[in-house]
Amino acid sequence: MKKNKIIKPQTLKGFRDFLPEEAIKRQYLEDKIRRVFELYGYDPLETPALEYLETFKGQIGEGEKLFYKFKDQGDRWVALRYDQTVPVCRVVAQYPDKITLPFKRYQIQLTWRAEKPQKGRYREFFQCDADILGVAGPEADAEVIALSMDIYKYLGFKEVKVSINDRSLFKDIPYSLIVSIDKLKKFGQEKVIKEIIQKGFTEKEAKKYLEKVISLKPNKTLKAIFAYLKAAGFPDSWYQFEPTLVRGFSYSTGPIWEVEIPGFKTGSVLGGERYDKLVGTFSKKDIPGTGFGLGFDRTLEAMEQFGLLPTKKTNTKVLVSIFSPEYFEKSIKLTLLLRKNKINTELYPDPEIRLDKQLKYADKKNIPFVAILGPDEIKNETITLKNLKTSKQQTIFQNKAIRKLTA
RNA sequence: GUGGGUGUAGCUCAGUAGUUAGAGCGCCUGCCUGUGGAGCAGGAAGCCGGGGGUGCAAAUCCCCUCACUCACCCCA
Repeated sequence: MKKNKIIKPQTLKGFRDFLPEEAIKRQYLEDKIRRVFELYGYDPLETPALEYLETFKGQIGEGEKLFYKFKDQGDRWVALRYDQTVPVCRVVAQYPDKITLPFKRYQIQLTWRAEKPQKGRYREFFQCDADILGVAGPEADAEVIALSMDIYKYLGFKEVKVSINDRSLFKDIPYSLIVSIDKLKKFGQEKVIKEIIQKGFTEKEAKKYLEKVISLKPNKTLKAIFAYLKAAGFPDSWYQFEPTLVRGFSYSTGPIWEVEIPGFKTGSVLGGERYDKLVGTFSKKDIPGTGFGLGFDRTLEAMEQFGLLPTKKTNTKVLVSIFSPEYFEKSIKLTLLLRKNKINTELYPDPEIRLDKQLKYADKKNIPFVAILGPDEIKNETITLKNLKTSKQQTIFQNKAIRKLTA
């Protein structure tokens, strides 16, 4: 038969499919992160993929040209979720009767940005946020910074490096310079001075501002944060004051921090800041907030690099093969029994396929065990359990097989 | 938004104007009528990204276009 037209199978630029082997890794990481969030007493929050465009507009600053925005069928301007900080602020302003402050929530959802994709950067990506709203003091910042470090500790990294600064130290420095200063570590003084001059400052002014930034000292807020981290038992080498860290978000108002993993080159894996005025854009009342966004994909890449991810291709433990159509029913019965014992069990879905093909299938899928039920086994009320890794097999009673598979 | 690279089999790629376009891996069949991986034998699979131009002749040269990708900007 001839088909007229084949639709080209393709994904949009910057959007990805995750085949089982990769999806298993992603879910492993997501479960771990969720676990640490809950360990710290944070509850989940979910918000819609689409928001009114005006919810995001004017909040982000620099990045707004990257909104995925369009008119919906009702002629409303809408935007895909660009981050998770703005939505949580909207939620806190929208449900004052239902939300008890301080509000500690985590959020693991997709976000979309219409950037040109490249390595480690996509148009659709997972972000894992944790925030505290309703606490103005540095203890809240310290807690989410501690959480930032504990996640990576729990994931198995031997060491992280957190750079911490405070935006309020930059009161006397024009915003346009802040963006340039952020590049100091990457490009060095000379280039940054050049860039500042291009923005209309004299060389003298540029040098003056740079010196000022480099000689900044931790303020009271930062000292309180460092005291908290010390008390919480984190090694000194894991965190440090970094006067040149600024971050580009226009809503930053206080402490800011970034987490890097020594040896991982793609860049920072987590970034956080305080945003005391953001809820106020949705409400007459200002509610302070602080928290971070964890880059899921970068964290995953780092874990891959350090060998911290599971490598299995399937979650299935055993394939129940079918000896021939007349024994199909026996195989069904065995499958049910194994599943009842909480063993992930696949029954081969075609009774006509020869046994060698079924074994080949299990091998390709990396299923660790195959159960074989032929005339001999049925006569003796046993099953043959083959371990595909060791290639050894045993003909044993069912309950012994269950014990082996549960072990 | 700016700049570079690449588009040939399902995948990774070779092939710079001259018969019918190749390799490795993967896939299918058999050797093997109660057993996967290895080996051997065979097989299927390509409008050489698309359009136009030059030539007797184009996967190969020229122009346009599209797609993907990397870097910059910015970010996670």
